[in-house]
Amino acid sequence: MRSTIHQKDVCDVACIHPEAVEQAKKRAMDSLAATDLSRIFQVMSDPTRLRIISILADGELCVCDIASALSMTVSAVSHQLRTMRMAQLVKYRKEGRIAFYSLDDEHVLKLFTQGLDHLSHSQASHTAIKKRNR
Amino acid sequence: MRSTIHQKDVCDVACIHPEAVEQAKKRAMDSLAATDLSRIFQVMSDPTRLRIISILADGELCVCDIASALSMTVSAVSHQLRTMRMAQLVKYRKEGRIAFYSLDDEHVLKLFTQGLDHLSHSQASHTAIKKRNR
DNA sequence: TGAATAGTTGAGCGCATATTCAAATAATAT
DNA sequence: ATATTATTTGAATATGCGCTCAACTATTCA
Repeated sequence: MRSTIHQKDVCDVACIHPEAVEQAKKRAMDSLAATDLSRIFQVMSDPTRLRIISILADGELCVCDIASALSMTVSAVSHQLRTMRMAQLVKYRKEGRIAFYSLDDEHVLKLFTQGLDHLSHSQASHTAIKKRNR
Repeated sequence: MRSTIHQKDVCDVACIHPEAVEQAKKRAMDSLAATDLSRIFQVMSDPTRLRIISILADGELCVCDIASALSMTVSAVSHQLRTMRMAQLVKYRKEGRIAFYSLDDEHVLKLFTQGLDHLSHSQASHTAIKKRNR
């Protein structure tokens, strides 16, 4: 069969290059794994959470100090910290009624740094001529 | 002044440790930079886009082959590719009416891999006892 | 005990966004 | 020219989510 002849797969989706599709299917992440992975990036995809990471990089802080440093509501910060806690991005210890939050592991900072790397790269190539496909 | 005395900053947010807050403010990302960085993670935070990255890792594919491999609508895939194109995650070349998409640079794959690393780590520590702060 | 303080939590609002559907564009084939 | 094919695009719908507000818990202080 020629590769330009159209094929329908079980889910009724036409394709042009059946062999390429077959191989692509093999190496494709399954939806479950992709969803798991997406959650990690999802937690990192909020400006507030990134700013929290940036100020926790050097050590622990209590909730209202974080709120104060970011000029945000304690409630808003607490909601974010809960999200970050569940994603194991931060941990906390309690001292009386004060909760001191800190980063959970260095993996977080690695991702953070790698993200910044990508940022400087894409900005550099963006400020260059590279207008490309709009 | 004692550090347990509450202070209000310009934006009227109480804090407990004024010096810590002062330092935190200095090293905090500004909202603009945080938003820029968040966009990078944001693009990586969708299962469909991650699956597209996973099948483009080995080479280019046309739109309907991608759709076929993922059992998705061509339209849905095209929308995602547009998003990825604007974020400079993918590029494409046209051959007649067929558009072949490929990853734009290795930074994307680096982030992708780092994400997977983080995933295996946090899953490992999750399947361990580490129930921790819920 | 009662008041103040640090933090959490749930409901609700507004906004962003992934997918679907239908229509449009552009290239090829008849 | 007309039809078919590959892809794009805009509108509409549905879902998810960040922040606010108010209420609540827990700890400290008087």
